[in-house]
Amino acid sequence: METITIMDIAKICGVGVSTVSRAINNHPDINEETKNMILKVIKENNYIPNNSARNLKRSASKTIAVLIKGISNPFYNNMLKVFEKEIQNKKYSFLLHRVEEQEDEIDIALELEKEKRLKGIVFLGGFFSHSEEKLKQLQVPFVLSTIGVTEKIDKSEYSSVAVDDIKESYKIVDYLCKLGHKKIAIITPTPMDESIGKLRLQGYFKALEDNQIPFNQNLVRYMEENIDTDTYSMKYGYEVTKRLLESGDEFTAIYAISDSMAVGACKAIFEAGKHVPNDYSVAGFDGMDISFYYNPSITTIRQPVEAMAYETIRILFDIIHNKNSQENKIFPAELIIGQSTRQI
Amino acid sequence: METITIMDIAKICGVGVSTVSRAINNHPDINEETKNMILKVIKENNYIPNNSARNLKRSASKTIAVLIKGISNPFYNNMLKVFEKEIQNKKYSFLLHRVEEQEDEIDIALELEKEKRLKGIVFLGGFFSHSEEKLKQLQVPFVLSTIGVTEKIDKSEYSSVAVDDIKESYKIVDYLCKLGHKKIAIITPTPMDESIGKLRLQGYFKALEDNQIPFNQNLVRYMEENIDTDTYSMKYGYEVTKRLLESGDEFTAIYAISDSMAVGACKAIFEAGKHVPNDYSVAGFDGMDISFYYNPSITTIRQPVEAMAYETIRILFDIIHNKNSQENKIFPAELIIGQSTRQI
DNA sequence: TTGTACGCGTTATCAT
DNA sequence: ATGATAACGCGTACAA
Repeated sequence: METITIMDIAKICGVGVSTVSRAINNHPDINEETKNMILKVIKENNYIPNNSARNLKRSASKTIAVLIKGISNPFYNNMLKVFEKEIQNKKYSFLLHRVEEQEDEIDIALELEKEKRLKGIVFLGGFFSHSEEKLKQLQVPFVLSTIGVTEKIDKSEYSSVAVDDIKESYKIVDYLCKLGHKKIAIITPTPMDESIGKLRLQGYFKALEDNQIPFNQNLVRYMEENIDTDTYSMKYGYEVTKRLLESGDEFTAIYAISDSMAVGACKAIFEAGKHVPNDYSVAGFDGMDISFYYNPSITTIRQPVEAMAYETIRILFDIIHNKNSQENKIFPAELIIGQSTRQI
Repeated sequence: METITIMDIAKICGVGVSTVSRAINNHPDINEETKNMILKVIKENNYIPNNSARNLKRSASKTIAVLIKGISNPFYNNMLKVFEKEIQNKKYSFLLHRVEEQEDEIDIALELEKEKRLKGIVFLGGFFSHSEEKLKQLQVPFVLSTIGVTEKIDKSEYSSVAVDDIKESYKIVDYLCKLGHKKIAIITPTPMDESIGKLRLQGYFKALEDNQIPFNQNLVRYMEENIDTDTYSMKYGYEVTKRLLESGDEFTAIYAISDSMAVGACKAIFEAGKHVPNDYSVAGFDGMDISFYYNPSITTIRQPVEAMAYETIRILFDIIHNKNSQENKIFPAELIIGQSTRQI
């Protein structure tokens, strides 16, 4: 079956292509009757406008793209919902695009910008390590949302919304210290990982230092083999904790830098016939649903995801409407005390 | 800044546009030197080809689209990974497109088919209630993966990969019955939900019947108010279970039709000061990670997600290569016995 | 090996 | 209100 175009419809209707185009796009300058007639013919013939042609021709479109890095993380789900709602509220359309782990998000953004005539971009998650120069190629307003950024880039060159990972990480480790824990293991991604993992690890170091707890390299734990396990997954936390328990290295608390990993850690502890928190305290990070629903509930740092999402959109549209230039917003996160930690 | 096109590059390089095009697309008929020269100029000028124009011009592209319905469900993550890997293995490119809950996936597919010159489509998740006629509009091969389908559509009209939701649901409820449970509550989406929920509910009915257990309407539980809670979420399971416990209706087991809901159910039980499984047994469905990592681990039905994903791609490419026509594959799922259920 | 010119399907401008 | 036609940016016959 031949692909049917706007010209075919025009021919069938006995009108010009422009009239058909007007019918499709709700243009004012068109007779109601002819419009309905055309729309009917379109329905009957299952005609579907080609978006490539439309995008090519259109000089601008009201669409915001959200680029999300990596396989979808439940952490982002609530944010995406807000993005979607807010963007639609503003009568813009919302385009979600996943960018693969090894892809360069800026390149993708550059492509999309031309292809879809974007009005704005939200970069969601992951870690940003691009040159300023590259960032400047972006012609449209954009906001980095919950993204770690290398220090090298001048803050005035971009807008961002995030929590202070170092500080919040410090907060929860400090809490563990104040509970009397002195042997606190941390579960973290591999050292190669130049990501938020690095920032949270820094917070851990600093908290130990301020509490005069000597640092023990054996308690910084990550997985060296078996790279096919997702870094922030339950399985990762489980496997690492299992090895930790078997290693015989002494510890009284585990700080996993994500809630999922904390869940895995708990499971490994249970399987070893131990109890949380009586034998070991466990803390996580992010404040995802599971930290509340797990048994025991998990002490964690809750990121105000919805608020951050709203703010991301607000900033983006402020830039689009020229109300504002770059803005960098840091949200405070909240220490949620669950049943998984105890005083010792 | 003006958007730079292939003609600008050609002009700068002092060559024709076709030569530039050849350089971009790795065409054989081009001198290595000129090619490198052109590529260098492209880099320097940050030229990025416009995909809309490319798609418009191209008669075909080697790309497979995966359309996923609803906000991303962790259930699909593992499948997506397989899709991505397999599609890339075949030297095709992989396009993930999320379709909103209220959007019509066929319409989206039809659009994408023209826009991106797709070679194949995978529909992932949700429920399919389109007319055969509409399905036939799809010009490219497609496979429905883990999707419930209304009975009305002739199986020979489409390909699919799924588990038998009724049968598997029956299996786990039957297991509960065999453990001696006679008062089994089920947590399910609202009755309006014409989705897999309906199928799993049918399995529940049938299992009760076959075990001569009188059906008690009060034990079919769902949330009427508070529609903003996601149907398959932990919160949904939690809230429904809380009301169930407060209602005073007697039961000894809860069957939640998703693992997430089962987790929420457990939490509600713990908060009521009760124990799982000593006071109440809890069962889930899907076999997601959390069912293993939860405490207690949750009895569930594990869908062989990876295998199903591989099979989806296999079938799709068989159709693309004309090796095969439509194929409907049902995978068996496995009853995983966890710590959340017990004999009574 | 390289360049010219046409067409992909649509929207927008300009007449009518 | 409607129709003809020129872009939009690119790939590719075809000619050179």
